[in-house]
Amino acid sequence: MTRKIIAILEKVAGRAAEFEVLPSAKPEFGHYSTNLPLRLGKKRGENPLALARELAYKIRQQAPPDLFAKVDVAEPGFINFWLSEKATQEEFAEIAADADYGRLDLLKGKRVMVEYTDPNPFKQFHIGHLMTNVIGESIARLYEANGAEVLRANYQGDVGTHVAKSIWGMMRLESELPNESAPLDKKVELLGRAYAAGAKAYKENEAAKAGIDGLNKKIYERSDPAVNKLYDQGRKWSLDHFETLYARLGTKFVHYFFESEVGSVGLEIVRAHPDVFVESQGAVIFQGENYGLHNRVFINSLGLPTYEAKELGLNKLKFDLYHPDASLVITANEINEYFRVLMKAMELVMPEVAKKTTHIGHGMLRLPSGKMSSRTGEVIAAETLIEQIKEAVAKKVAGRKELTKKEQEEIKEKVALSAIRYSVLKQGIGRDIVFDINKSISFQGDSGPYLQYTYARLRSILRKAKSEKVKMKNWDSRKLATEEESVLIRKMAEFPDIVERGVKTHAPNILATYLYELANTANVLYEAEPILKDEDKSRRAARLVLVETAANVLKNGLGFLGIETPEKI
RNA sequence: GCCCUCGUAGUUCAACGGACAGAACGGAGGUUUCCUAAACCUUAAAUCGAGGUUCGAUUCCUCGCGAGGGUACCA
Repeated sequence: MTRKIIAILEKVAGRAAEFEVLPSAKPEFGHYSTNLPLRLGKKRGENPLALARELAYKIRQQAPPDLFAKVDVAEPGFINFWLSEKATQEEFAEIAADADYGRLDLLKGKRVMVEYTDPNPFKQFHIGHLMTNVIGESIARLYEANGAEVLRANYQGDVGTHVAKSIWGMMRLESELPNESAPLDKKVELLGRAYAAGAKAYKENEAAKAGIDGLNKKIYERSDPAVNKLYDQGRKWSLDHFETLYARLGTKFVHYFFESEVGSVGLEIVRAHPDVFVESQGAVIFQGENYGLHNRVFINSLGLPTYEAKELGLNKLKFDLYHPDASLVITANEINEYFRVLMKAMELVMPEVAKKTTHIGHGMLRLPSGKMSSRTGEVIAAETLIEQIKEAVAKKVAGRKELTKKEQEEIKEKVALSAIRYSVLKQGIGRDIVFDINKSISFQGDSGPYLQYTYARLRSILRKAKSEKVKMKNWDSRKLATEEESVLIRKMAEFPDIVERGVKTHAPNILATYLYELANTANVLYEAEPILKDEDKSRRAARLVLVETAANVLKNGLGFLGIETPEKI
C-alpha cells in the first residue's frame, strides 16, 4: 500500500525530494502519513503547511477514486491518508490470494554467502555460538525472503592452542577414551573433560604448558602418528556433535571452512604484499596506525599465520570457490575493532573481495553474574540451555491429555527454541543480552511462545471449521468492515515493507516487533467476536479466510526468523 | 592514554531526523456458558548531564559523567 501512495505522490509532486510514507503513529493521523511537504518545503524554501494543502488538494483530484476515504493535512506539514473501506477490502483480497505473501524478489539473481556460528572443534558449543547461529540464520532467511540465493558457511577452528590442550587432556584420560561405537554424548563428555584438564594444566603447570605448546607444533606439522590419531578422533567426534545441533537448529551449511586449510592461503597473500605488510620485532604486521586504527600481527615470529592472515585466506577462498555478490561474516562484536583493521588490509590486497565483504558484529550474551567468558569456566552449553527451557515447557503441556506423546515432544522442542530465538531476535542485533534463564525467557507477553500460541489458536478455529464442514468458498471481502478486521488487514499490508527493511538494515528485530504487533491485532480480533458463531454465513466465510491469511503471514514471518509454528501448542 | 560501542519507565527492550517516546515483565484494577487465559482491556511509571545544528533531536555534532569492548604475535 505504501508503494501505491508513493507512486501517487511522485505523480503530483515529482521526485523532487526524499520522503517517506509510513503507517501512521496514531489513529488520529489516519492510516498512512507522509512528510513529503516538510522535505519539499525545506528544499524549496516554501511554507510546508501551504505546500501540504496544495498537494493534498491535487491528490484528492488525481488519486484513483475510492482509494482514500480522506486526505488531510496536519501541522507542521504532514499529509495523512485514510484508506477507504473498499480499498482495504481489495487489499485483503490480494493478500489472501498470494500463498507466498511476504516473499519478495528484490534480490533475485544475487548470491549471498553468510558465515556464522563458527564453533571450535574440541571445545564446547556454548550459548554464544547458539546466539550467533540464531542471528545468522535469521539474516540468511531474510535474504532468502528477499529472493537472494544464500550460501551458508561455517568457519571452524580446528588448530591452535585450544586443540593442543584437548589432546593433552585426552592423553591423560587415555584409559577412559570411548571406542568408536560408543554413543556420541559419551565422546563429547570426554572431550569436555579433556579440554578442561588441559586448560587448567596450561595455566597452573609450567611443564604441562611446555608440553602443550610442543603438542601444538606436532598437530600443526602432523608429525606424530599417535597425536594424529587422537586429533582425527576428537575432531570427528566434535564435528559429529555439532552436526546434531545444526540439524536441531535447522541450519544447513553448504560449506565448512577450517582454520587448518586457510592458513597457507593467508600466508601467501601476506608474503605477496611486502608493500602492505612489514616486518616488526620478528613478526609481520599490518600498520593500522597509519589509518587511524591499530597495528596487528599477521604472521607471528615463528613464521605461523595468525587469525588475521587466516581470515584473509578464508575470504579469498570464499570468492574463489563461490563468487558471491556479497559476503557477510557474523560474529560477536568483541572482534569489531579487529575486523576494521582486517578490512583495511583486505582493501589494499584484494579490493574486489573487500568491497563485497561485510562484518556484522552482534552483542554478547552475558550472564547476570557478569561477562560470559570461556576462561571463567562459567559458560553454559547450548544444549544445557535448551534442555532447561524444555523442562519449563514440559510443565505447561504435562496435563494436556488431548496431545499425543509425540505432539508433546514436538511442542517442547519447538517452543523452547522459539523462546530462545525470539528473545535474541527481538532486540537490536548489536546489543548485549543479559541472559537470566529464569527471567529473560518468558512464555508470556512479547515472547516466541506468545506468537506460536497465537498461530495455534488461529489454526484451531480453522480445524474446527473444517471438521464442522463450514464453507469457506465464495467468500466476499466486502463483508469485512469492522474496526478489528480493518486494523488486521492494514497490519498485514505492512509485511512486505518490513521484510525489505529487515534485510536492508540487517535487523531481524524489525520483523520480530512487527510479528508481535500482528499477533496482538489478531488476538484482539479473536477476542472481539466468536467467528464460528456468526449467523451470517457469507461473513463467517470471509472472516475465516481472514484468520487463515493472518495465520499464513505469521507462519511466513516467523519462518524468516527461524521460528517454527506447531499446529497445536 | 588512544580507538570503537552503548547509556530510554522498578526491570528487560522498541522508536528507519517526525506528530503526545512504544511494548513486555513487575505494580494497581477489570474481562472467562464462546474457536486454548501461553489471551484481551484499563491504569501509574522513563530519554545520564550541559551546550549546539534543525521547522522538528532518544536519534546528528561538541564537552562532561558512567558502562562495555579493543589496543602486537589468542580468537
